[in-house]
Amino acid sequence: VIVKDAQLEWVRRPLQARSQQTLDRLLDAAEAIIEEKGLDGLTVGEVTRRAGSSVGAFYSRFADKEGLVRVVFERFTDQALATTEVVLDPARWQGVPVLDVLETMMMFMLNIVRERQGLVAALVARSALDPSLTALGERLHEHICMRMRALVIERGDSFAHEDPDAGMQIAVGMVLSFMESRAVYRTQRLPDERVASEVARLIVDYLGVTAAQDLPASSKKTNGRPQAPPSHAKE
Amino acid sequence: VIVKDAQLEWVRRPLQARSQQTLDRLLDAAEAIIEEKGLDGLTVGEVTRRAGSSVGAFYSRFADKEGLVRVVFERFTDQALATTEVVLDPARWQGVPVLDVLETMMMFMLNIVRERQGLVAALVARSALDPSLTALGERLHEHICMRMRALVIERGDSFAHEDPDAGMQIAVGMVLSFMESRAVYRTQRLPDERVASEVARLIVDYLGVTAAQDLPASSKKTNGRPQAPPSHAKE
DNA sequence: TGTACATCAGTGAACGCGCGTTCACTGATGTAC
DNA sequence: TGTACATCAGTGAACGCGCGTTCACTGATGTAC
Repeated sequence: VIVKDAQLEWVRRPLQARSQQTLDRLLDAAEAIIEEKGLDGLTVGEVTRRAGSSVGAFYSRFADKEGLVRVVFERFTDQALATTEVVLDPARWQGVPVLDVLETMMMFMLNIVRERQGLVAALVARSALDPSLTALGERLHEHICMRMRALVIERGDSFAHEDPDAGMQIAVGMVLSFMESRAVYRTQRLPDERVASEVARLIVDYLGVTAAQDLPASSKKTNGRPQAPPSHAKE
Repeated sequence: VIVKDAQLEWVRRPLQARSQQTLDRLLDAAEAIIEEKGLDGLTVGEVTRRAGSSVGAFYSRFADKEGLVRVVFERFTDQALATTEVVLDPARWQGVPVLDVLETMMMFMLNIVRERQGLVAALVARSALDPSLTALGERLHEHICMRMRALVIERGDSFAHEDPDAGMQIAVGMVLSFMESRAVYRTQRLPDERVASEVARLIVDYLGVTAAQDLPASSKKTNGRPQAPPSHAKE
């Protein structure tokens, strides 16, 4: 019997290579089904059928269906977090204007959200009713805030916003929720590239990020559009 | 038999006052249940029980359970749209700085979202799988864009953003999705008032809204914090 | 290296509960003459 | 004003399907000696 407790695991960890593979196949199958038909279309029967497994094997691994959903979501946010770690590494961005860094990051996020629309939408939907799931999103949120702050500071750039932490919370919160909404409402009136550059601009303007190394060469144009001076830049 | 067709109604409209009242009670009950337990907790049995009605009465009104959900959501967005109409009426805002108008509007939206967390979250969740529902959100989105543009123009203010329509689409999209996310993730690290003022500031900065009548009296302070000059304001 | 045993891993038929939907029926309201 | 009839509105027991979960069982892998 698998003990279900907030403190413990949602899945009994496999001990043999064989069962690890079975577990992976179950998770992949579940993710694919969620992507196609949403959480409502997810049945234990179809998961095991697609994974080439059986119901019994499923229940010797998971306490119940909820455990499966849980682990699928955890796996996804773990991946997202790890990738963020890499993308926002200051070492990658030596000498690149902040606006471009943000634009790249936006494109990156937009791609993830496009590839895994269904999963993101399902996670959002489930989070509304299951408060313990919101922790996953919050972890990502805080992580991005932290990384963004570190990135700007390590580059020697500065914020003009008088409360950068609060400002970043707002900005990151808006960006993340905007990404989620693009997963939910698939109609995309503006192309990803355009959205990425506009959102990057919006953040720079709002937080008033001033690039230290850009100050001398102020006539640099990054994307064919005159680069606006950051607001709040009074000093 | 109630014909289900995208072109036709989802509910057989009542002909007598008695059945209109029953219909209202059914919709109210359904909304309350969605608010409490989400769409998964919504059963025809409980709806009719709470409404003091019966299953048979329910099915003589709606083609099926989906029809009920549909009508509940339509009723909600209709209300939201009507209220937006009133709030964004330029006549209300003679001589008030744009920043304050936006801040008030944000507080207003935050209140709606707080009162009807469950319903908003359920609508978002369902929209992810049912494309025909996204039309409801889009209608609201476009309406707000239109009203905001009209508001700024009728007041004689101007945008510095070189493509105000696209900019407004982005800004309104971000604001709406941010509101939705506050409905979904109920943890609110920043108080509503703070969020409202920051978001208002973000929009003004990004779109570069310049208030015509504010130009002479530039030392005006609206909320105890020095009002930043709008970005992109080069002219 | 071989044998015995414990535990891990997997199988799929069967169970049973919940919930959407149907249906035969009763009562209320409107309308024609 | 009264009567007959059609339609609207409502009732709740019964049906049946889908799906989560259980369980008795077989096979695979590791370990002790």
